[in-house]
Amino acid sequence: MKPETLNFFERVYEVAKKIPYGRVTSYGAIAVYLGAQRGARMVGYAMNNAHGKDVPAHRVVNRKGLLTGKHHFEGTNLMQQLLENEGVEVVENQIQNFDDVFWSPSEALH
DNA sequence: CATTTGACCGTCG
DNA sequence: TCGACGGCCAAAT
Repeated sequence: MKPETLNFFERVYEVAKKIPYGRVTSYGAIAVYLGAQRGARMVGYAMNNAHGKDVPAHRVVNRKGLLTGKHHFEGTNLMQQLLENEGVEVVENQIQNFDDVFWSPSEALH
């Protein structure tokens, strides 16, 4: 791994790790917190590298609350199972009561 | 060094 | 209200 990656990826990991239990956030929210409002895709890209780390990527979804990245997990419904295990209601890869379980890093971490 | 891709988001039709 | 297109930034090939 290149140490240069620590700049952007590390930031995403730090925020993702700070996501409270039973809460989820969106790529865009993290991107905004990092100052890259237009770089939401980079957050997702960073998550791809988050494999093997203690980053709860299953708590990170798109702004629609849709589990777009479930395909990147080991199983097909692993991501959904993890969320449901934390008390998050998920139906058809869609998080229910998304605004209720939504966790904004900008508000929580300022 | 240039091109493609990517776990997205916002706007326009 | 829903579907399609472009934009943005960075890493990989």
